[in-house]
Amino acid sequence: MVGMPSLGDARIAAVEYRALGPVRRLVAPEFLYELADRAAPRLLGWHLESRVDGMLSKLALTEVEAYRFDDPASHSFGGPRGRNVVMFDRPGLLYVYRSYGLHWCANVVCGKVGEGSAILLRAGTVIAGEETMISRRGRSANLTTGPGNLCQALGLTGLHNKIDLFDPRSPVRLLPGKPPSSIRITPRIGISKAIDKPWRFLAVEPG
DNA sequence: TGCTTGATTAACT
DNA sequence: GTTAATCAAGCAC
Repeated sequence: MVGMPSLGDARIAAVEYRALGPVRRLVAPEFLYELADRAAPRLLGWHLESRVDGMLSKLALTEVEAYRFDDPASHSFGGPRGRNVVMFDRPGLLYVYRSYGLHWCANVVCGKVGEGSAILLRAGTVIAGEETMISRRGRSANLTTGPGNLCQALGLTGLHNKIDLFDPRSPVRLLPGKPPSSIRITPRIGISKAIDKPWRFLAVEPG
């Protein structure tokens, strides 16, 4: 336990508005308009729901990492180009990229438009669709721990890059959940630059 | 066009 | 602990 940021209340800040058409949609909660290191701990406990391939699978986020535009470890460092352009788009979009040529990794874009900030989703606890996840993973161990495993369990691939996680019509959505009792903060995993930044956040439950 | 690196994982010893 | 799997992005030439 390194520390525990003040999370404030658990108010769900999703703001509803009417689009020009008949479809009502949600925009990202207010905290996602902050830079990743501030927004990331607030994302713990939120539910990530996938209806990819018509099968429901859902988890509660328990581990995330923050990546910022001014952070040499971030894909957005150096400005928008190539695969990272979605990081500079509006908060609440999903950024999915291929890691090590093998795995898919999912991020939630945060910060203001053009800021290039995102939150890497590293782990969660299963809420629904465990059988679906086991089927996709081909095993029951480490179902949703590790960013690659998490994506595989939910069926997320590059096809889902730039999906709006707050559009009710999206196959992948973020839904409010229960904030953790406390949060453990550590340096990030698997990076070689800016390794001192304490931008990895883990949900800690008593017991 | 070709080489190097990498926000990883799992199966090894 | 060590290593293989495997490929897109980024960069040098």
